[in-house]
Amino acid sequence: MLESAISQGLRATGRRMTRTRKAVLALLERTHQPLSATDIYSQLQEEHIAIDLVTVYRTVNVLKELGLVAQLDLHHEGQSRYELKEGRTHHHHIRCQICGKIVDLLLCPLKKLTKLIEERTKFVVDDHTLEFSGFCPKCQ
Amino acid sequence: MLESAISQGLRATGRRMTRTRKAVLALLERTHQPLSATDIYSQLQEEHIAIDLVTVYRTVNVLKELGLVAQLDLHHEGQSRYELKEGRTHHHHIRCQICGKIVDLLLCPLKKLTKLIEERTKFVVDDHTLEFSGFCPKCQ
DNA sequence: ATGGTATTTGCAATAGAGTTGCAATAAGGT
DNA sequence: ACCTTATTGCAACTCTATTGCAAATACCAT
Repeated sequence: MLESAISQGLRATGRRMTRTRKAVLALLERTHQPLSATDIYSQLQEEHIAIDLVTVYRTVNVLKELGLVAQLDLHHEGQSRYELKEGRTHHHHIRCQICGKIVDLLLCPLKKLTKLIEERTKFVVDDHTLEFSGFCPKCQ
Repeated sequence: MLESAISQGLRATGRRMTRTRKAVLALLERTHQPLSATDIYSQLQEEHIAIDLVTVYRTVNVLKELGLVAQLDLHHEGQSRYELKEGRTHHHHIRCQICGKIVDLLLCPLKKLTKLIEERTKFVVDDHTLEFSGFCPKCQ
Protein backbone atom coordinates (compact mmCIF):
# COMPACT_ATOMS: atom_id res chain seq x y z
CA MET A 1 0.00 0.00 0.00
CA LEU A 2 1.37 3.32 -1.11
CA GLU A 3 -0.93 5.36 1.00
CA SER A 4 1.02 5.62 4.24
CA ALA A 5 4.31 6.38 2.48
CA ILE A 6 2.62 9.09 0.45
CA SER A 7 0.93 10.41 3.55
CA GLN A 8 4.38 10.98 5.03
CA GLY A 9 5.53 12.82 1.90
CA LEU A 10 2.48 15.03 2.12
CA ARG A 11 2.99 15.85 5.78
CA ALA A 12 6.68 16.57 5.21
CA THR A 13 5.57 19.48 3.04
CA GLY A 14 2.82 20.64 5.39
CA ARG A 15 0.07 18.89 3.50
CA ARG A 16 -2.66 16.46 4.51
CA MET A 17 -3.92 13.12 3.28
CA THR A 18 -7.54 13.65 2.39
CA ARG A 19 -10.54 11.71 1.16
CA THR A 20 -10.15 13.16 -2.34
CA ARG A 21 -6.41 12.62 -2.57
CA LYS A 22 -6.91 9.00 -1.53
CA ALA A 23 -9.53 8.57 -4.21
CA VAL A 24 -7.37 10.04 -6.98
CA LEU A 25 -4.34 8.02 -5.92
CA ALA A 26 -6.34 4.80 -5.71
CA LEU A 27 -7.75 5.40 -9.17
CA LEU A 28 -4.34 6.10 -10.69
CA GLU A 29 -2.99 3.04 -8.91
CA ARG A 30 -5.50 0.64 -10.40
CA THR A 31 -5.60 2.19 -13.86
CA HIS A 32 -3.13 1.22 -16.51
CA GLN A 33 -3.70 4.10 -18.93
CA PRO A 34 -2.54 7.65 -18.24
CA LEU A 35 -5.69 9.63 -17.33
CA SER A 36 -6.72 13.19 -18.06
CA ALA A 37 -8.26 15.41 -15.38
CA THR A 38 -11.70 14.93 -16.90
CA ASP A 39 -11.12 11.16 -17.09
CA ILE A 40 -10.37 11.14 -13.38
CA TYR A 41 -13.35 13.36 -12.65
CA SER A 42 -15.89 11.31 -14.57
CA GLN A 43 -14.51 7.98 -13.44
CA LEU A 44 -14.87 9.03 -9.80
CA GLN A 45 -18.36 10.39 -10.52
CA GLU A 46 -19.34 6.96 -11.82
CA GLU A 47 -18.06 5.43 -8.61
CA HIS A 48 -20.22 7.94 -6.70
CA ILE A 49 -17.20 9.62 -5.19
CA ALA A 50 -18.01 13.33 -5.01
CA ILE A 51 -15.09 15.45 -6.16
CA ASP A 52 -14.96 18.70 -8.03
CA LEU A 53 -13.01 18.99 -11.29
CA VAL A 54 -11.05 21.88 -9.75
CA THR A 55 -9.98 19.56 -6.96
CA VAL A 56 -8.80 17.00 -9.48
CA TYR A 57 -6.56 19.62 -11.08
CA ARG A 58 -5.23 20.73 -7.72
CA THR A 59 -4.64 17.14 -6.65
CA VAL A 60 -2.66 16.09 -9.70
CA ASN A 61 -0.56 19.24 -9.36
CA VAL A 62 0.27 18.42 -5.75
CA LEU A 63 1.14 14.85 -6.69
CA LYS A 64 3.32 16.18 -9.48
CA GLU A 65 5.13 18.53 -7.09
CA LEU A 66 5.81 15.60 -4.78
CA GLY A 67 7.27 13.70 -7.73
CA LEU A 68 4.64 10.97 -7.47
CA VAL A 69 2.90 11.63 -10.76
CA ALA A 70 4.17 12.37 -14.26
CA GLN A 71 2.33 14.75 -16.56
CA LEU A 72 2.14 13.76 -20.22
CA ASP A 73 1.25 16.18 -22.99
CA LEU A 74 0.65 13.98 -25.97
CA HIS A 75 0.59 15.44 -29.44
CA HIS A 76 -2.79 16.66 -30.70
CA GLU A 77 -4.65 15.64 -27.56
CA GLY A 78 -5.23 19.16 -26.27
CA GLN A 79 -5.19 18.07 -22.65
CA SER A 80 -2.67 16.64 -20.23
CA ARG A 81 -2.69 13.13 -18.88
CA TYR A 82 -1.29 11.90 -15.60
CA GLU A 83 0.24 8.61 -14.50
CA LEU A 84 1.72 7.35 -11.24
CA LYS A 85 5.49 7.12 -11.26
CA GLU A 86 5.55 4.60 -8.36
CA GLY A 87 8.81 2.77 -8.86
CA ARG A 88 8.62 2.96 -12.63
CA THR A 89 11.61 4.08 -14.63
CA HIS A 90 11.68 6.87 -17.18
CA HIS A 91 9.87 5.76 -20.30
CA HIS A 92 7.93 6.97 -23.34
CA HIS A 93 4.64 6.20 -25.05
CA ILE A 94 2.99 5.24 -28.29
CA ARG A 95 -0.59 6.25 -29.00
CA CYS A 96 -3.13 4.87 -31.47
CA GLN A 97 -4.46 7.58 -33.77
CA ILE A 98 -7.77 5.76 -34.13
CA CYS A 99 -8.83 4.49 -30.71
CA GLY A 100 -6.49 6.55 -28.50
CA LYS A 101 -4.95 3.56 -26.77
CA ILE A 102 -1.64 4.40 -25.11
CA VAL A 103 1.08 1.82 -24.60
CA ASP A 104 4.30 2.25 -22.65
CA LEU A 105 7.63 1.95 -24.42
CA LEU A 106 9.97 0.56 -21.83
CA LEU A 107 13.05 2.16 -23.21
CA CYS A 108 14.77 5.47 -23.70
CA PRO A 109 17.36 5.60 -26.43
CA LEU A 110 18.39 9.20 -25.95
CA LYS A 111 21.44 9.20 -23.68
CA LYS A 112 24.06 9.24 -26.39
CA LEU A 113 22.01 11.63 -28.45
CA THR A 114 21.77 14.03 -25.53
CA LYS A 115 25.55 14.34 -25.39
CA LEU A 116 25.74 14.96 -29.11
CA ILE A 117 23.10 17.66 -28.88
CA GLU A 118 24.84 19.38 -25.98
CA GLU A 119 28.07 19.48 -28.01
CA ARG A 120 26.39 20.80 -31.12
CA THR A 121 24.04 23.37 -29.59
CA LYS A 122 25.95 24.36 -26.43
CA PHE A 123 22.69 23.96 -24.54
CA VAL A 124 22.62 22.09 -21.24
CA VAL A 125 19.89 19.50 -21.77
CA ASP A 126 17.53 19.11 -18.82
CA ASP A 127 14.57 17.20 -20.20
CA HIS A 128 13.15 15.61 -23.30
CA THR A 129 9.91 14.27 -24.66
CA LEU A 130 9.55 11.45 -27.16
CA GLU A 131 6.30 10.07 -28.41
CA PHE A 132 5.22 7.81 -31.21
CA SER A 133 1.80 7.49 -32.76
CA GLY A 134 0.26 5.21 -35.31
CA PHE A 135 -2.20 2.35 -35.52
CA CYS A 136 -2.57 -0.29 -32.85
CA PRO A 137 -3.04 -3.98 -33.72
CA LYS A 138 -6.85 -3.75 -33.46
CA CYS A 139 -7.18 -0.60 -35.57
CA GLN A 140 -4.91 -1.46 -38.48
CA MET B 1 9.76 33.83 -54.46
CA LEU B 2 7.43 31.25 -53.01
CA GLU B 3 4.33 33.21 -53.60
CA SER B 4 3.39 32.20 -57.13
CA ALA B 5 4.04 28.52 -56.47
CA ILE B 6 1.92 28.69 -53.36
CA SER B 7 -0.74 30.60 -55.22
CA GLN B 8 -1.03 27.65 -57.58
CA GLY B 9 -1.37 25.23 -54.69
CA LEU B 10 -4.12 27.36 -53.26
CA ARG B 11 -6.03 27.58 -56.52
CA ALA B 12 -5.67 23.83 -57.10
CA THR B 13 -7.80 23.37 -53.97
CA GLY B 14 -10.29 26.10 -54.85
CA ARG B 15 -8.63 28.69 -52.64
CA ARG B 16 -7.35 32.21 -53.24
CA MET B 17 -4.14 34.08 -52.58
CA THR B 18 -5.13 37.01 -50.41
CA ARG B 19 -3.56 40.02 -48.77
CA THR B 20 -3.59 38.32 -45.36
CA ARG B 21 -2.21 35.01 -46.58
CA LYS B 22 0.62 36.86 -48.29
CA ALA B 23 1.39 38.72 -45.08
CA VAL B 24 1.47 35.56 -42.94
CA LEU B 25 3.60 33.70 -45.48
CA ALA B 26 6.04 36.59 -45.80
CA LEU B 27 6.37 36.81 -42.02
CA LEU B 28 7.00 33.08 -41.65
CA GLU B 29 9.49 33.28 -44.51
CA ARG B 30 11.64 35.93 -42.92
CA THR B 31 11.40 34.64 -39.34
CA HIS B 32 13.71 31.99 -38.07
CA GLN B 33 11.82 31.01 -34.94
CA PRO B 34 8.58 29.00 -35.03
CA LEU B 35 5.78 31.47 -34.27
CA SER B 36 2.54 31.10 -32.33
CA ALA B 37 -0.72 32.51 -33.67
CA THR B 38 -0.53 35.40 -31.22
CA ASP B 39 3.11 36.02 -32.23
CA ILE B 40 2.02 36.30 -35.85
CA TYR B 41 -0.91 38.51 -34.89
CA SER B 42 1.08 40.97 -32.81
CA GLN B 43 4.03 41.05 -35.19
CA LEU B 44 1.73 42.00 -38.06
CA GLN B 45 -0.02 44.56 -35.85
CA GLU B 46 3.36 46.20 -35.24
CA GLU B 47 3.93 46.35 -38.97
CA HIS B 48 0.52 48.03 -39.30
CA ILE B 49 -0.90 45.13 -41.27
CA ALA B 50 -4.51 44.75 -40.20
CA ILE B 51 -5.43 41.12 -39.62
CA ASP B 52 -7.73 39.48 -37.13
CA LEU B 53 -6.44 36.77 -34.81
CA VAL B 54 -9.18 34.48 -36.13
CA THR B 55 -7.79 34.94 -39.61
CA VAL B 56 -4.33 34.02 -38.40
CA TYR B 57 -5.67 30.75 -37.04
CA ARG B 58 -7.56 30.07 -40.25
CA THR B 59 -4.53 30.92 -42.35
CA VAL B 60 -2.08 28.64 -40.55
CA ASN B 61 -4.63 25.85 -40.76
CA VAL B 62 -4.94 26.28 -44.50
CA LEU B 63 -1.16 26.35 -44.89
CA LYS B 64 -0.93 23.22 -42.78
CA GLU B 65 -3.52 21.45 -44.96
CA LEU B 66 -1.48 22.37 -48.02
CA GLY B 67 1.59 20.87 -46.36
CA LEU B 68 3.42 24.19 -46.38
CA VAL B 69 3.57 24.71 -42.65
CA ALA B 70 4.38 22.41 -39.73
CA GLN B 71 2.59 22.75 -36.41
CA LEU B 72 4.71 22.28 -33.30
CA ASP B 73 3.24 21.61 -29.88
CA LEU B 74 6.14 22.05 -27.55
CA HIS B 75 5.99 20.76 -24.01
CA HIS B 76 4.55 23.12 -21.41
CA GLU B 77 4.00 25.97 -23.86
CA GLY B 78 0.23 25.74 -23.93
CA GLN B 79 -0.01 27.00 -27.48
CA SER B 80 1.00 25.76 -30.90
CA ARG B 81 3.76 27.23 -33.02
CA TYR B 82 4.06 27.20 -36.77
CA GLU B 83 7.03 27.13 -39.11
CA LEU B 84 7.39 27.01 -42.89
CA LYS B 85 8.43 23.64 -44.24
CA GLU B 86 9.74 25.13 -47.53
CA GLY B 87 12.31 22.58 -48.64
CA ARG B 88 13.40 21.74 -45.14
CA THR B 89 13.74 18.14 -44.06
CA HIS B 90 12.12 16.52 -41.06
CA HIS B 91 13.80 17.75 -37.89
CA HIS B 92 13.30 18.35 -34.17
CA HIS B 93 13.83 21.17 -31.69
CA ILE B 94 15.45 22.15 -28.43
CA ARG B 95 13.95 24.91 -26.32
CA CYS B 96 15.48 27.04 -23.56
CA GLN B 97 13.48 26.77 -20.34
CA ILE B 98 14.49 30.29 -19.34
CA CYS B 99 14.22 32.54 -22.40
CA GLY B 100 12.14 30.32 -24.67
CA LYS B 101 14.64 30.33 -27.53
CA ILE B 102 14.06 27.47 -29.94
CA VAL B 103 16.87 25.95 -31.99
CA ASP B 104 16.54 23.36 -34.74
CA LEU B 105 18.19 19.98 -34.36
CA LEU B 106 19.10 18.96 -37.86
CA LEU B 107 18.83 15.28 -37.26
CA CYS B 108 16.39 12.51 -36.57
CA PRO B 109 17.78 9.42 -34.93
CA LEU B 110 14.59 7.43 -34.82
CA LYS B 111 14.51 5.26 -37.93
CA LYS B 112 16.03 2.15 -36.37
CA LEU B 113 14.10 2.71 -33.21
CA THR B 114 10.85 2.88 -35.14
CA LYS B 115 11.40 -0.63 -36.50
CA LEU B 116 12.16 -1.95 -33.04
CA ILE B 117 9.02 -0.37 -31.66
CA GLU B 118 6.86 -1.77 -34.45
CA GLU B 119 8.21 -5.25 -33.70
CA ARG B 120 7.68 -4.95 -29.97
CA THR B 121 4.29 -3.28 -29.90
CA LYS B 122 2.74 -4.53 -33.18
CA PHE B 123 1.68 -0.95 -33.86
CA VAL B 124 2.24 0.57 -37.29
CA VAL B 125 4.15 3.76 -36.53
CA ASP B 126 2.94 6.78 -38.49
CA ASP B 127 4.47 9.76 -36.70
CA HIS B 128 6.65 10.77 -33.79
CA THR B 129 7.58 13.82 -31.79
CA LEU B 130 10.92 14.45 -30.13
CA GLU B 131 11.85 17.55 -28.23
CA PHE B 132 14.62 18.55 -25.91
CA SER B 133 14.65 21.38 -23.42
CA GLY B 134 17.27 22.87 -21.17
CA PHE B 135 19.36 26.01 -20.87
CA CYS B 136 20.76 27.89 -23.82
CA PRO B 137 24.30 29.28 -23.81
CA LYS B 138 23.14 32.74 -22.68
CA CYS B 139 20.92 31.49 -19.86
CA GLN B 140 23.24 28.97 -18.23
C1' DA C 1 -12.11 47.19 -67.44
C1' DT C 2 -16.58 45.37 -65.44
C1' DG C 3 -19.61 42.30 -63.20
C1' DG C 4 -20.96 37.96 -60.89
C1' DT C 5 -20.04 34.51 -57.64
C1' DA C 6 -17.72 31.81 -54.42
C1' DT C 7 -14.13 32.39 -51.04
C1' DT C 8 -12.36 34.93 -47.32
C1' DT C 9 -12.50 38.22 -43.68
C1' DG C 10 -13.79 40.50 -39.24
C1' DC C 11 -16.64 40.59 -35.48
C1' DA C 12 -19.11 38.47 -31.84
C1' DA C 13 -20.17 34.52 -29.62
C1' DT C 14 -18.75 30.07 -28.13
C1' DA C 15 -16.07 25.89 -26.55
C1' DG C 16 -12.77 23.59 -23.71
C1' DA C 17 -8.67 23.25 -20.58
C1' DG C 18 -7.00 25.00 -16.68
C1' DT C 19 -6.52 28.63 -12.75
C1' DT C 20 -7.87 31.83 -8.93
C1' DG C 21 -10.60 34.03 -4.94
C1' DC C 22 -13.12 33.09 -1.15
C1' DA C 23 -16.21 31.25 2.31
C1' DA C 24 -17.25 26.75 4.25
C1' DT C 25 -15.36 22.31 5.55
C1' DA C 26 -12.31 18.88 7.38
C1' DA C 27 -7.55 16.98 8.73
C1' DG C 28 -4.75 16.01 12.40
C1' DG C 29 -1.63 17.59 16.21
C1' DT C 30 -2.41 18.91 21.11
C1' DA D 1 -12.80 17.24 21.84
C1' DC D 2 -10.64 21.48 20.29
C1' DC D 3 -8.15 24.62 17.52
C1' DT D 4 -5.42 25.87 13.79
C1' DT D 5 -4.36 25.53 9.11
C1' DA D 6 -4.85 23.10 4.81
C1' DT D 7 -8.26 21.73 1.59
C1' DT D 8 -12.59 21.75 -0.84
C1' DG D 9 -16.45 23.38 -3.80
C1' DC D 10 -18.49 26.93 -6.16
C1' DA D 11 -18.38 30.78 -9.18
C1' DA D 12 -15.89 33.61 -11.89
C1' DC D 13 -12.20 34.09 -14.86
C1' DT D 14 -8.08 33.41 -18.28
C1' DC D 15 -6.26 31.70 -22.36
C1' DT D 16 -6.12 29.14 -26.72
C1' DA D 17 -8.74 28.01 -30.40
C1' DT D 18 -13.15 27.38 -33.20
C1' DT D 19 -17.73 28.57 -35.37
C1' DG D 20 -21.75 31.40 -37.46
C1' DC D 21 -22.82 35.00 -40.21
C1' DA D 22 -22.99 39.30 -42.77
C1' DA D 23 -19.81 42.25 -45.31
C1' DA D 24 -15.74 42.52 -48.15
C1' DT D 25 -12.74 40.91 -51.77
C1' DA D 26 -10.29 37.65 -55.09
C1' DC D 27 -10.54 36.15 -59.57
C1' DC D 28 -12.76 34.10 -63.63
C1' DA D 29 -15.63 35.13 -67.65
C1' DT D 30 -17.18 38.53 -70.50
